[in-house]
Amino acid sequence: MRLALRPPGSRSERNHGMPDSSPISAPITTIDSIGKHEGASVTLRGWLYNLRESGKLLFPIFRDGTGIIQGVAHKAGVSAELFEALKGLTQESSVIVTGKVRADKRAHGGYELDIEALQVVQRISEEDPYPITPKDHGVEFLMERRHLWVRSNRQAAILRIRAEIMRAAAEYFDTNGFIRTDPPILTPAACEGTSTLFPVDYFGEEAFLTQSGQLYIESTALALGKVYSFGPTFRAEKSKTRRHLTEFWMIEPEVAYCDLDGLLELAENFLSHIVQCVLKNRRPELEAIGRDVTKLEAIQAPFPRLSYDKAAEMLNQAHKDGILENPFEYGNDFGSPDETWLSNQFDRPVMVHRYPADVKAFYMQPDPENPRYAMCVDVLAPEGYGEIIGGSQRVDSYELLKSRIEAHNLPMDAFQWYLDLRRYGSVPHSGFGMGIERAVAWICGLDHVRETIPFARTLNRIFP
RNA sequence: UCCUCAGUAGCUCAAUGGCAGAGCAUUCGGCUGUUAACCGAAGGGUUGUAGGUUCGAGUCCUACCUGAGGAGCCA
Repeated sequence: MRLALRPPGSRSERNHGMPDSSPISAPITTIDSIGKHEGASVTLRGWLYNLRESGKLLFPIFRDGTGIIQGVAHKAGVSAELFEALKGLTQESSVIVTGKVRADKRAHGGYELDIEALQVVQRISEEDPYPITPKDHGVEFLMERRHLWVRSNRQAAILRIRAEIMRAAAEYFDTNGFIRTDPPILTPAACEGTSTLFPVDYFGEEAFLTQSGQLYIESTALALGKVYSFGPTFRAEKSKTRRHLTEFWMIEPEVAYCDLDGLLELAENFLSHIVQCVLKNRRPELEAIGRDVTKLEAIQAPFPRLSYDKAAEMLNQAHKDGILENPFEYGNDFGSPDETWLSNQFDRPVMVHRYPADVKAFYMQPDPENPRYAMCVDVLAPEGYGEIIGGSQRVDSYELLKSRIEAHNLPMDAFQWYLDLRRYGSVPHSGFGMGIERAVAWICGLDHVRETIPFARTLNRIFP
C-alpha cells in the first residue's frame, strides 16, 4: 500500500485481509466533478453502493457523498487480484478506487469508471451484511436505521436540497439588510399555554423549550430595524401527521415600520429567491428524486393574495359542487382538507390574509378597516402542501395588547417585558415564521416531513 | 385525546378456521453491458404479547404493546 492518503488504523484491522490490487497514484477527486477528468485516471474515496455482475464483467457502483458512478471491470482487462477483490466486495464496504473516466450514454450520470486499482478500507462481512438493501423497506425499518438510511442516494439528495434551502433563506435576509439575532431556546414560564411546550428542569425551576422566537425578535427588531432568527423549535403537541415534527427548524424575520402589505411582499420575494436558488444549485438532486421542476420554475413573485372572506367563498362553492365533503363554517380557521384544496387551486404559493381575529393569536394587529379581522397571513404552498408560513402585523398599542393579554387569561407578569416594547417607542412592525421541513417537503415533492431532516423527532420516535 | 389500518423468514409481502409460502438478501454454481440485472440450488419461522372460542387458530373474540396516517392544533 503506497497511497499517500491512507485512513487511520492498521491494514490488518481494517481491510479484513483483502489484498490491495496495485498502487494507487491518480489525483483524488469527487463524483460531482468527474466530468472534468474525462479520459484521465482519477481516485475516488467512498463506498460500494451496489455490485452487479455478468460472467466475466463486474459493475460495481460507487458513491462518495457527492454522487454515484458505475464502475466497470472486465476479467480480461484487469489483474486477477483486482478482479477477485472487486468481486468479493459487499454493499457499503468502504473503498478507495482508481479508474479512467469515460463518457458513456448507458451510464446514469453520463460517465463510467474503468477500474484500474482498488484499496479496500473496510470490507463488511457476509455474516453481518449492510441491512438496507436496494429493495423495498418499510417506514419503521428505515427510521430505526436512519443513521444508515441517510447514505441512500435519495436521502442524501434531499439533505443536500435542505442545506441549499437553509443557505438561500439565510442569504436572502443577509443580503437585504437583516441582522440575525437568535432568541433563547430555553424560555421561562409559558407564553401561550403550557400544553404544547416541552418542560425542562432549570436548576430547580420549571423552564420550557422555545415554541417560537417571535416575541424576542420583536425586541431585537425595535433595536436593529430588520432582524431574523433561525433555529430549532419545539412543539409537544400530539400531532401524528405527515406535516408534523416535535422538533423542527424555523426561520423568522421581524421588521420594524413594516405593515401587512410590506410583509406579503417580503414573503413572496423570500420564497421566490429560495426556490430559484434550489433550481440553480441543486438541479441534479431534484432530478435524482424525480421532482417535476416545471412546477418549481413557476414559483416567481408576485404570489396571489386571497382574503379569508374570498377563500371562504371558494370553499363554500367547492362544497356545493360536491368537491369538498364538509361544509366550511364561516368564522372558523381552515381545516386541513380545506387548506389542501385551496393550495391546489394555484400554481404558486397563495397568501391568505385577514382571518377573523377570534381564531388567531392575541398579538395580531386588528384590521383598521374592520377590527373583526386580524392583519395576518398564511402562505399555502401549492400542490396540496398547505401552510408553510404564518405571520402577522403585531399589535403596537400598549392598551390594546394589555387588554388582549387579560382577555386570553395570560400571566401579566410574564409579559411585562413584552409590553415594554409598546411602552417605549412602539412602532408598527410585522414578521413571519417559515417551517424549514415543510418548505423542504414541498420543494422536494415529498409526502412526509420525516425525510426532510437528518433525524426526525416525531410523536413516537426519539431514536436514533 | 379521538377515528381508521397494520404487525408472519434479515427485508417486502402471501396463506377459505385444516401440512408455514414466494420474491429479495445471505451462501454455492452459471452468464463479457448489467441498470432494484438475470438463471439454478441451499440454509433460514416462538406468525407482536397475554388470555379465550374450537377437534383444530397466522386466520375468530377480548385486553394490551408497537407502528402507520387522519382529525383536532399548528410551521
